[in-house]
Amino acid sequence: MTDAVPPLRRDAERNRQLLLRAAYELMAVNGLNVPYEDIARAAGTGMGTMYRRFPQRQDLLDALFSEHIDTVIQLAEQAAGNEDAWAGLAWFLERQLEIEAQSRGLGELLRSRSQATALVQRAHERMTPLVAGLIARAVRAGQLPPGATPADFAAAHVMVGSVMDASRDHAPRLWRRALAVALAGLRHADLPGDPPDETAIDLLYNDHR
Amino acid sequence: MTDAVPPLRRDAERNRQLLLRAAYELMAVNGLNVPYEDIARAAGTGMGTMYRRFPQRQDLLDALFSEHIDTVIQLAEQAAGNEDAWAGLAWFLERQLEIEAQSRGLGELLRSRSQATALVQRAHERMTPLVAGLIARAVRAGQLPPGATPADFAAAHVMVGSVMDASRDHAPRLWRRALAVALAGLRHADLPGDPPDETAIDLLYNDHR
DNA sequence: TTCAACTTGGAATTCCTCTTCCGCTTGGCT
DNA sequence: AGCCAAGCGGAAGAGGAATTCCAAGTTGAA
Repeated sequence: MTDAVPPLRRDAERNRQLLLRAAYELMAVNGLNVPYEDIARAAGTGMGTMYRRFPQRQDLLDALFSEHIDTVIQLAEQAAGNEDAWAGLAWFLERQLEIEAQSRGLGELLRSRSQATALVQRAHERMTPLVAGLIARAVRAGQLPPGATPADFAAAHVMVGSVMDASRDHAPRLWRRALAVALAGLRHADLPGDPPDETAIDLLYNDHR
Repeated sequence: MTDAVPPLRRDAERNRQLLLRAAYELMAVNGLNVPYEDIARAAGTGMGTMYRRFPQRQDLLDALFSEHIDTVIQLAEQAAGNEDAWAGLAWFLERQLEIEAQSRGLGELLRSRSQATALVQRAHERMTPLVAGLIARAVRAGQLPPGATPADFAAAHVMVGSVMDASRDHAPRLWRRALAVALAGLRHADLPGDPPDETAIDLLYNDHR
């Protein structure tokens, strides 16, 4: 049961590409919440076109970022195959953040500043078990403190991301220091309190604000 | 040259207090950007009252939070007197975050999510030299890696704060794990890249969007 | 008690962005 | 060439918050 989507007319397809390009560039600089009007203007089309092609902002985000998100999922899979669990975790976090460094919008999406699309939702569902496996292995190997959970890893991600967002315009490499701090901290911290349960992850990745 | 502010009429003063109380409570839960109308409604006054008393949101923030900010400055001074530099730093960061945990709005203010008031500006100017001194001492004592700077400390603050904001509603203690990670990370990280200069601090504390 | 100055509540206005709508244009097919 | 569904641009309407304004109500000094 294919959905048999009729292909777009040539002019419509051209405009769609113009809109996607404009949206990508604006979102890379300004984040996901660029006004539709700005995108339309940058693309040289009218608002009508914008809305006909992407009635929901989600539709736009999906079209823009789904391949990047697939890439991140593949990173997680690759990391999960690493024999050295800690090395896999560190590598995965660094790669993911490097991707986010390319685009503010993508970073916001992956850390879901209030834009948890179904796309990202599913990505997290795929990646969390992989990360959880790595963490369990790393704990067993003594590479991480007992009690470390996927939520702590997610927290590290959010933490470095917040520095990236704050410094992106003027010190685009500063986040690497934050990453070094977060990674070293995960290894050496004495984690207080009860280990957070699985729901803590969703919480970190959803709707800050 | 005193400014000889004429005292408010009794009803005006009463309403001022009602507004401050309402604003404090709303901002504790929802952050600094609560609509003026919500505050006025919660206080049981009209918008006119709100605007006559606090024409700029800054005026309101100053009245609400200046004493908290003074408290934080005193924490910094006290920490600077600690003979063990690292202990002073860790203690200061934890205390400051505990205060921020009381109120989302105060946290946003101290980490200046785009609300860098003159008040906070001055507080940072007072605290940064104190923190810088502690860090220099800690580095000399081998408690922090060489190259650690106040900006790295500020980054740790922002990092933990981001976790606090994300988890405040549902896991109000989770930030302590993030703090443990950040502190352990500062001590053990191998900080890459050139040490950030002083301007990096302002950058971290200003206008994350 | 009186009254000028100060306050007040909330309606009106402004500003922005989102979203819809519609008369005109264009691509693709016959 | 001619048709017309698909597509187009941008004006108009809707919604939410910021800010202004003013007729009516209070306060407190004389």
